[in-house]
Amino acid sequence: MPSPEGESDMLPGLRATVADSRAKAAATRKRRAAEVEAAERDPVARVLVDLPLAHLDRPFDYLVPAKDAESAVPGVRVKVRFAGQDVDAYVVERAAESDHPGRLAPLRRVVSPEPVLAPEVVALTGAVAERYAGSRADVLRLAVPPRHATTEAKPSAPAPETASAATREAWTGHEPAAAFLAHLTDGGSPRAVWSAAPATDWAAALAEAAAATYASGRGSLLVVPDRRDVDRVDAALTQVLGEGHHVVLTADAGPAARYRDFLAVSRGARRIVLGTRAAAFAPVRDLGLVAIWDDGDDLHAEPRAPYPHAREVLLLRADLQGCGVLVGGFARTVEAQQLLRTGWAREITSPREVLRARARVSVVEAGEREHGARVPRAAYDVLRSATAEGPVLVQSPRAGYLPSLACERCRTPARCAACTGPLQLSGPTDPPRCRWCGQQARDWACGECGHRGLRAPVLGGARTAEELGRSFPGLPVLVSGGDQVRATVPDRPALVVATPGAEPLAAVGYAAVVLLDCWLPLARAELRTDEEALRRWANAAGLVRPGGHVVAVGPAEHPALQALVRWDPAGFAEREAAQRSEAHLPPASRMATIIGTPGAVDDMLTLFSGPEGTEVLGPVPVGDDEDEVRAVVRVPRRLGAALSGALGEVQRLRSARKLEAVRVQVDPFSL
DNA sequence: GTCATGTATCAA
DNA sequence: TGATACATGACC
Repeated sequence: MPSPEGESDMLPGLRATVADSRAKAAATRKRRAAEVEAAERDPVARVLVDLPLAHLDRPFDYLVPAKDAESAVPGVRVKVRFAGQDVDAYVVERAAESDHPGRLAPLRRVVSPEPVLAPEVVALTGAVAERYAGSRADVLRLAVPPRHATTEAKPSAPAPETASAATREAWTGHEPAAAFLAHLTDGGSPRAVWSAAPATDWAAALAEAAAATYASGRGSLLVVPDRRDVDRVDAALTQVLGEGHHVVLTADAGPAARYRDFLAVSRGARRIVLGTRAAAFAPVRDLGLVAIWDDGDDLHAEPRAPYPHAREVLLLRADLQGCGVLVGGFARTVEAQQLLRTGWAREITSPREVLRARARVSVVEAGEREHGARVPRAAYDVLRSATAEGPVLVQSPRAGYLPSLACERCRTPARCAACTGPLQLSGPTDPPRCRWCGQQARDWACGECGHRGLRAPVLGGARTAEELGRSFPGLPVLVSGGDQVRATVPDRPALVVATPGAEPLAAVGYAAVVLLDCWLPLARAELRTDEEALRRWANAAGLVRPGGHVVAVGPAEHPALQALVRWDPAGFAEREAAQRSEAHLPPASRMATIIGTPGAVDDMLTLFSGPEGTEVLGPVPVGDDEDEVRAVVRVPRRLGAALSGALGEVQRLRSARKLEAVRVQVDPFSL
């Protein structure tokens, strides 16, 4: 029991030792501080340290040495001594005084005078970290590319003085697109959710929106799912504005090129940025518009902690910076629909007559086929007549996309008699088993037609191409998918067989688009199954030329196919939104998953106190791994920020106590 | 993460 | 009692 007098009951020798070491430490600090002459003006630098610890996720104050007075400006990289080690940090602010009661350590070194962390990006990364219950250091690593010294030494070439006049041809048929663009040109910040009509050159439309914003003297940020889309919009921007006004930011560029292009943006030499998800953090000067294309594509979800989604990053940014917003796609996500439901954004869409003129969409039941062929009669007829006019796109779901079985005759997915789970083959000789309950299905009979034969339903693109090639002798068959993705196909009669997402672009659009095996993507038992299926079909159908045919082969009465036939992504999203709302699923609710060892997750849940009304589901084991469990926490949407806050709080607490880490994922893309 | 400090535990 | 392990909290 320590006495109230503190050290008084220590041995005299020990007391001396303690006093001695304290004096020494103080002397060392004094000597260090004395060595450094502080900057005269604003001698305090507020810095963010690059440490992975959640509880250190706040600014720390350091003394600016006089020699760094001019270079240690907000945004520059510095080295600081932190708890005995040299760590990387960013200066975020200079100040005259510090709130820190102790003595300030000096900055060790200004790594470079280049300010790479703009104030608005400081704010954005903070908001993203908060929203995703992650650490700002993690977000900063996504936002600022690694330094490349040689590149930094070179100046960024300025953009040409003048740009070509903005056009708005690609927006024809969309309402109220003209008003939206005019508003951007006038310096306004309109927010829109845009459903593109089939045969729309969406890449050109994005470029025109950027050009309209540019005309007001402001910059734009365009985020697309992948490299192919980047190339498309890249070409469109050059077409609309000419060379040298925009820059492309993608992860696949090398370190030097990536840093060079980043600097061109951060220095203000380029104010139009196009890129994939990480570009959402780009420090565009005078940001007037953020745009995202096909926000339902899972490539927009960052796979690294804290797993931010590009759409959410852009929306947070729009809130912080008050810029315009464009969320576009052929399909529409429930999240985008939510922006309309709440009145936050306006809708841009096409009148019925435009849609009718753009594409004739029909659906054919898979049963209406001949000789067990994969393509029913009606679809063949469309193929035959369209191939006389130009290329025809055939979308064929990827082999291995779903390892489940279907009825050999009518192709209804085979379901377990006990629990209605999907049946799958586990080995070449074993009887099929249920994927959910594991029960063997020896005497299976189709619930629809009574047939007893089963088949592995998926033909790869290659098999489809082979089958179709035989039916259309003499016609070139081009295949795109897997690691052989074609960007474009020439405007000549041909069959173009592609897996979803790998559809090439045809110069003037496809004469027809045929979607095979549409029941297949609908047979998955996941959160966004229908939405994802419709998105993939719509993206293929969108490639049709004006007036072309779209034929889907599948269950005609299914709501997703109905939405395709009526080209009604809005109605579909609205219906999905209502269903999700009923089932308390996002975006009606804010959800988060907590994954880790059973002990760590239990512990996390004990420490966690969410807002009033928080539901905790699980934890349940994840996959086959017995060492990992997952818990789901859920609150009504309006409490989303509180949930994120509470999760972040526990993460900080656990990090400070050095407890075993758990993975927290807010709004996970899939469950 | 490192470092310093405080508290618990145990053999001698 | 002293040596040691372990927990806790600060870190500018």
